[in-house]
Formats: sequence, structure tokens, C-alpha cells
Amino acid sequence: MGRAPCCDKANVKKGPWSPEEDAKLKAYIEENGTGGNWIALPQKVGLKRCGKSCRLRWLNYLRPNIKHGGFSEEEDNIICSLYINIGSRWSIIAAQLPGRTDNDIKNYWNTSLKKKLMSKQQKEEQARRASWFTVKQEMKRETEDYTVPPYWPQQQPPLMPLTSTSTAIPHSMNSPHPFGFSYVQAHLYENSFSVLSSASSISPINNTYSQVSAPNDTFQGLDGFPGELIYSNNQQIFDGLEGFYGTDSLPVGSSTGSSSAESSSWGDIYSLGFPQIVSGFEACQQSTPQVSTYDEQHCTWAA
DNA sequence: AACAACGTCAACCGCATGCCA
DNA sequence: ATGGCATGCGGTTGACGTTGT
Repeated sequence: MGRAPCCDKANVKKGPWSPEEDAKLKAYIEENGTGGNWIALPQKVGLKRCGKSCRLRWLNYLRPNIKHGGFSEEEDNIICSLYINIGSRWSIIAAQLPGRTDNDIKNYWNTSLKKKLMSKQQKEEQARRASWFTVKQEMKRETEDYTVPPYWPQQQPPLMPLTSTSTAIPHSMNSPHPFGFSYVQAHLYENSFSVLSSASSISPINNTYSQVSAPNDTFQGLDGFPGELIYSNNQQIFDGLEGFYGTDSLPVGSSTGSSSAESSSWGDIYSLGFPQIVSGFEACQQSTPQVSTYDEQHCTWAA
């Protein structure tokens, strides 16, 4: 059985509101309030509109102190920070911005802010790559001038994990750092596994970012280690951490291949604005090759 | 000038949630 | 405890304006 329609669709006007309709609705609500019943309101006002439509028109356009357009830099920062932490919870984001509606913020994000952030991120990434290239060139030059004595131990290439998984966990709003999140990365090796975690804090006010890394804990042996969790579903391994962080786990990438709607939508935002966090995920988001060789020149593993 | 492509934003739709009888 | 209903929310659509060819 389907739900009964909220209004008689045949006798209801749709589409843009006329100034007369706006005036009627505004005058009535300012005089009498909504009466706590939007469904009955159109009849009282004398409008051939659905109650839902009236509500939307009032909340998004007619009610007092509504701001349209002209988002400030500060508002941009707040929207970005909150989006990163809580996702597309537009009503919650709107609650932090007096005079802004969820619809307005949603439109602004989808049409402008997302792109703005993307281009900013691209520029930063280019700058980062350019400076890293300079550092590597410098290191290479220094190494060439230096002869390694025969007894000097050669640096071992980093271990290639069999599989890796990572997640970002937004802090709860009542935590000391409500606009931050924690990042946990797990690597499974042949005879051990390691868990690396870090906490990040973003200030929506001045757009600053800080990160604190915890020691990299390596556990020898795999006895008792729930490896199947990593192999089967990267969400599961972090479910147990929820109690610790007090929030929902948020998978962002896994070498075992997560493709949930949640992780893909968050994947977008991670690739947008915060390279410090994204850089750590990149390795995890690649498929783990079966046979790998270490490229000493580029300090990377290759299939 | 005409048309296409693109951007913006108001409004709609359908689902989830909460309240109340 | 349950079902019906109103409300709130987020995703999507489509009209309209602007810009580019």
C-alpha cells in the first residue's frame, strides 16, 4: 500500500511563486504563525499550493533575515570544514550560518565551492610536487658526492604490505576538537601488521590545519589477528575503533577495494582540499601487486 | 543574430524520522 | 506496540540567465 498523498495533486499549483502568492503567505504567517500545521496552511491562506511547497517557500525565501548569495571567505571555510567532517548534512551546516538556508548552501556547494576548492587544491598539489622534485634533486646530488664505505649498512627498502586499509574518523561535535578527525591506517605484512594513527584538527574560523601522529605500532606474528576483517571488508576492522573515537568510521580507501557509496562520496572530498591527509591514502588506494620490485631511484615499489 | 553549452538556483520528489492516537 | 500522518531532509530537476562560438 502506498502512502496517501499530502495534498490533491490535481488541484495544486506548481512551479515558481508569484509576488501575490508570496505576499499572501508572508502576511498570513507574520500575522498568525504557521499554526504548526503546514498541510492545513494553504487553505487558510487561500493558496492553491501544497503545504510542503508553502513551508519550503517560507523557510528558503520569505522568512526574515534570509541572506542570499555573496558568501564570505569565513562562510566558505565553515562550509568546507563541516562538509569534510559531517558530509552533506546541509541542515546542520546551515544551522552554523545564521541567515543561510540548507538549500542555499547545498546549491552553493554544488555549483561553486566544490570547484573553487578543486582548483585551489590542484595549484597546491602542483606547488608541492615542484618543491618535492627540488628536494629530491638536491638529495641525489649530495648522494653522488658521497661514497658508501663497504661496511656501511645499506638502507633497506621499506616493506611492501600484502594489503593496506585506511579510514578517516570525524570527531564528534562534543569532542575537544569537533572540527577534526582521526586517521587510521593498517598494513598487513607477511609476519606482522602495523597500525598507524594520526589526529587532525581543522579550524573553520581561520582555516588552519594541524596534525599529530601517533607512534607506528608494529605487531609481530599474526596469531589472533583478525586478518579476515581486512581482507573481507575494510569497514569492519575499524568498527571496533568507533567506541574509542566516539564517531562513525569512515572508510576512504582500501587495497582490497571498497566501493560503498559512502566511501566514494567521501573519496571526492578527500581528493579536494586536504593533501596532508590524502597523501597517506594514495598507497592504500592502489591495487596491491602480486610481484613487486623496489625502484631505488624513485624510492617506490612497482609491479 | 542564432544557437549551444554551461551555470545558477528555486522548487519538486521521495524517503526517513518522529509524534501521537 | 503499531499504524497513520506531518515534517524535515537531501538529491534531483528544470527553467532561466549568461557566456561562448
